[in-house]
Amino acid sequence: MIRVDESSPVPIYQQIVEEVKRAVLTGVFGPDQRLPSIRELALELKVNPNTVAKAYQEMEAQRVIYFRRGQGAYISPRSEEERVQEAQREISRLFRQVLDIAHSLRLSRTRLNDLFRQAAQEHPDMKEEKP
Amino acid sequence: MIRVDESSPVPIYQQIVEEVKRAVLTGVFGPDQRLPSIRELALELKVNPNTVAKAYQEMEAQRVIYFRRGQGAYISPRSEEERVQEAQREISRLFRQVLDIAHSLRLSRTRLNDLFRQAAQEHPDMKEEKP
DNA sequence: GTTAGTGTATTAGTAGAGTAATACACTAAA
DNA sequence: TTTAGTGTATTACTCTACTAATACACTAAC
Repeated sequence: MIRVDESSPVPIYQQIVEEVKRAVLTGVFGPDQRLPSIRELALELKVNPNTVAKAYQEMEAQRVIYFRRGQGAYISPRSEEERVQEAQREISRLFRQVLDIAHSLRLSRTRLNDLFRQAAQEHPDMKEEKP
Repeated sequence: MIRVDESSPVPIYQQIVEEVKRAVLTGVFGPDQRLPSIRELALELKVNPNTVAKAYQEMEAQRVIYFRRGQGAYISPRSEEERVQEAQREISRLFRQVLDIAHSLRLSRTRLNDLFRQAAQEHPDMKEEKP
């Protein structure tokens, strides 16, 4: 079930992309599972088919889904390894941002480690901390 | 000296804001130092005064600069403490993003620490690492 | 008070992103 | 071959962000 907030400033097609990707991450959509067709989803969301098509094309470009000609769109069976590698690239990118900021203000590496520990402590799903 | 890339997709007024903030961080602009007036900078950049005004208003809102009526714009003498606190808030935000991703893929805290260490090793200005 | 410098308000033009209306082209299955 | 389902191309409308042209209002210094 894909939902969309019409009043949000976030474009509809992007909302669709995010919803599907989240569903894949959380396991709601499994590998090779069929998605609603462009027309079906457009009807359901009361939106133009081209808007859904744009979302699907975006996801195909990101290899989140693939098309079978004449049939529909399906969840890409990406390996766990691929997903983990991508996540690690994103995480490294965020860490680099952190290090840039830290450097410009001359924060110590120790202080950074403290901040990271604290964020992990406060994170709802990462409370487990080795003593 | 403030520069702007006319051909960039990044709005001119944002480029100005970023340039000034960077100059403040790196110490090129010191506390209570006078900035070029809106008109001066507009002439220099060959841009409309309103564009520069928008950048200056943005920076005033962020308390990066302040105005003296009839005189011009000046760098806010923010305390080192304020700047550090802001940076730490930003860093915490980035860390939370990291933790969200890590959680969705069930990456271990240990793996995260490794990635952080690695990013720090590869960072041009953060090579110092305690053994 | 005049002047030369500040920032600001009003209005308009431009470009791009997003969405829709509509018609088209292809495929699978009967 | 027909049919009912796929995705796609074309075109146009709307909305917003950005920038500019121009005129205004205020302040400091003389």
